[in-house]
Amino acid sequence: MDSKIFNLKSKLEVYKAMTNGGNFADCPVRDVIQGINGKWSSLLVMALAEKPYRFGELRRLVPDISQRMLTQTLFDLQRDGYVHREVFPTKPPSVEYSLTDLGRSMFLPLQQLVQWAELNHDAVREARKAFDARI
Amino acid sequence: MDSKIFNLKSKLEVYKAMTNGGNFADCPVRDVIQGINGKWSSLLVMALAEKPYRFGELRRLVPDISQRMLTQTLFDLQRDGYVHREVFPTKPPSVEYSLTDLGRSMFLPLQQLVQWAELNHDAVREARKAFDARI
DNA sequence: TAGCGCTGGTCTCTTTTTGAGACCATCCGT
DNA sequence: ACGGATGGTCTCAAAAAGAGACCAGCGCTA
Repeated sequence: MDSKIFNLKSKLEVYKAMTNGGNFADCPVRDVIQGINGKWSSLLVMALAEKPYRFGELRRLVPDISQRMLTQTLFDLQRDGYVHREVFPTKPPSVEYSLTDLGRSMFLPLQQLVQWAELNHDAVREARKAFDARI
Repeated sequence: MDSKIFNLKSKLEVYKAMTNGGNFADCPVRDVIQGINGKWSSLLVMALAEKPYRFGELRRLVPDISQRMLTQTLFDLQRDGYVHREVFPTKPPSVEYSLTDLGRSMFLPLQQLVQWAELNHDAVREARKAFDARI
């Protein structure tokens, strides 16, 4: 019925989806978008899309994330079903994080957003420079 | 060279784009993603994709945004070149917000993310319920 | 056997971001 | 003269994020 790429909805339909047809208090789509909207969520998903990583590896891979936010973002991603967390009984115990099927299914749309950003970041920087000059 | 939908990059390439090949301090892609990652940014872009709106219309359209955040989010979107702001010399003056070409070009990738969210929000809610039950 | 580093975290404190709501000047219609 | 509509700004409280200390358990090595 819905192939992933073609058969796209109209602008109005998409907006309705994001507003739950007017019921703002409980809109599942915005709720889900919020979850992957966090500062670190998408970055970690993209990292784990390549291969599973351990906690310390992720910390070294993304040096500007605090340990606190890494813990919490991974926890949230796990709660939403995007990430699987497995503890191995080594000494000291090591913990491996990997994407679930649900998490993997997010890769494609996320990738398109990243590619858009890659194609357009020059335009954005130009716009900012021009805007700041007028202020 | 890069058609929008096909010819996608590998997972590793996408991750490299998000990390600027290791230079985390100044990664344009993450910078741009951050900009549209805000709590209200994508929602407003999707609303304006349908048609231009005035400030008050947007406020009524998205009742759970505070006036302060509406002002600020629109300001940021304008600064990044996604939104055009035009003041009409009516009394009192009215202000119309519309998407620029750059803003419109964001619609497609954003739409795919929204559709993904629409298709998968059930799975996410299930995952959360299951996870919370174990805690 | 005393220190040291590695594992994956938690706890506390400070700074930043967001939200709620009052306030504002101006004009219009009545 | 007054209420409503325009698009904001200002202040203060709450929530989220960042920085960095701390922790237990084990292995290694001096």
